[in-house]
Amino acid sequence: MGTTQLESVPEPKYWHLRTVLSEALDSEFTVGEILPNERDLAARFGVARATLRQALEQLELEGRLQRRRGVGTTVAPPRVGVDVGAEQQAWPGASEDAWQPVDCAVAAPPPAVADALGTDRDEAVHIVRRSRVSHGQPVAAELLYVPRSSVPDLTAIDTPSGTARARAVLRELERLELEGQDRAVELGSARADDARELDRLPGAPVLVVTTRFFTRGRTAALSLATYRADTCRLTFGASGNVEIHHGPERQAS
Amino acid sequence: MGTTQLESVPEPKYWHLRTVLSEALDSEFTVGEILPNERDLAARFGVARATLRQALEQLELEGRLQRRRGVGTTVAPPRVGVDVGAEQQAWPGASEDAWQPVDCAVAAPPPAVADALGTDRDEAVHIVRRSRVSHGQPVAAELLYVPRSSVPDLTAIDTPSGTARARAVLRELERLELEGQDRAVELGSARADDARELDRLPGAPVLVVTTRFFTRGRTAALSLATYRADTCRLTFGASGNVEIHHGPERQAS
DNA sequence: TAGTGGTCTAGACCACATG
DNA sequence: ATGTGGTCTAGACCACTAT
Repeated sequence: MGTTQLESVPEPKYWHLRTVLSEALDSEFTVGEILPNERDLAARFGVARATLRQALEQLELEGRLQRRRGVGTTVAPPRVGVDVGAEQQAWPGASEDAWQPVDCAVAAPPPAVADALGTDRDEAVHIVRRSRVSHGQPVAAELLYVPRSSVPDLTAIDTPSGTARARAVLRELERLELEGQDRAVELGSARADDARELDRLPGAPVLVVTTRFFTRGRTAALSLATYRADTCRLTFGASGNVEIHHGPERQAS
Repeated sequence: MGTTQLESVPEPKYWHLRTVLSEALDSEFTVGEILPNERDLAARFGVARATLRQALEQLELEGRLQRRRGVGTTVAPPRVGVDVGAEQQAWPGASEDAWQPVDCAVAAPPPAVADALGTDRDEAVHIVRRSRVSHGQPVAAELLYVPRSSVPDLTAIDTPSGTARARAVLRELERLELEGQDRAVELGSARADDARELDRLPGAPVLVVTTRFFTRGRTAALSLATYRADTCRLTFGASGNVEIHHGPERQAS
């Protein structure tokens, strides 16, 4: 009879909760404001803490919230636009970009990387680590794999390892003629070391940018850059910052 | 010496489990093979089902597993490389690309979109929906926002709505001179409608590609494309398919 | 030490696909 | 009808940060 069709497909609680919280964030909170703790929030909405957490995880994934153990949950600022396309047709490190060399090792890369470079699987290559900072926060960690054959003049083993050698490898790389590059973006989860460097927990969602640098028909270097997916928006095409994506940005207080 | 490494901090169970399962996938399973069900797996590893699920979620996020309700968990094929960069400097729909028009509506866009387009917030625009299929699977859903001023010759309201009008809008768009474009990639979660179209559950991780098309100094159109993050690797720069990723963990220097 | 988010448990029931 | 993954609960304890 009066039985309205009622949700024949009931929305999961955590999803509804996500929507409610999302709207509350738009209308009743300001960036940086701290939310009530999870136990209180769960009680307020009449759900178990695990369910509440499922909703918070969604919002964190979307870059709306930031959670820190021992501190609390805060409203995240809009994602920072990180330019990835401007370096097009330029060697990494050219013209002093946002990357900062950390150190350099010589070791055999993972098999998949060796295959992409066209080196033997047990052939050691230079592995330059760099980190990228934006607005005072670390946003990306990179591993740059450079076959020894790409930087033949760097045979002097007396080059000190560490930051100095990292810079030396980058300098040598710039002397080559860059013929083109190749880029891919995919979702991944931060390994333990990347997570530490990005100030996140292991398994945190990251955007992995794979770049191959070509010269004389071969792959001269390969970069694996790991960006924080929660705080970053990767921008191509020089133009700066557009604020797309969900909507109202009211301020209250 | 401050050898910082101290194993007094135990690795979370789910993270260790993720590693163990990941290695098992590499060595003992083939693509498409079905895993034991979650209850059995949890029992086998001596953990609660929720913990086991946390590990599986990680692996699914990384594109290693595919889980389907009522069916089971299978080993996922490598991510498909979806070309996003080839359309560079081309209007959407030009030269019959992989996109397929679905329908078209005329309505006011979300405020953020209106701002990016430079239209009034309550001004109706054409909203073309398209979907993209690759290897027989839906990989992306797109909303293309086109201000009426960009396609002035399309004033005839008698244009049938639906697929036909979608094609008409795209056709008109191609007549404009494209001056440039602008692209950004970020992580998001699928809204209910996108999720349905992508054959996923609400909240599934997606890569959102925002593209602005410029002509005569203004934004002529804006595309919001939602790609399945679990199955897709977005490729720029024409070159085809490289298989990088997930090898064994690296060794620190 | 107190309070936060992170991990983990052992259940229960639901929605969906398949035979 | 059975078996699968998806959701949800009500606890417990741990790791971390601040005071």
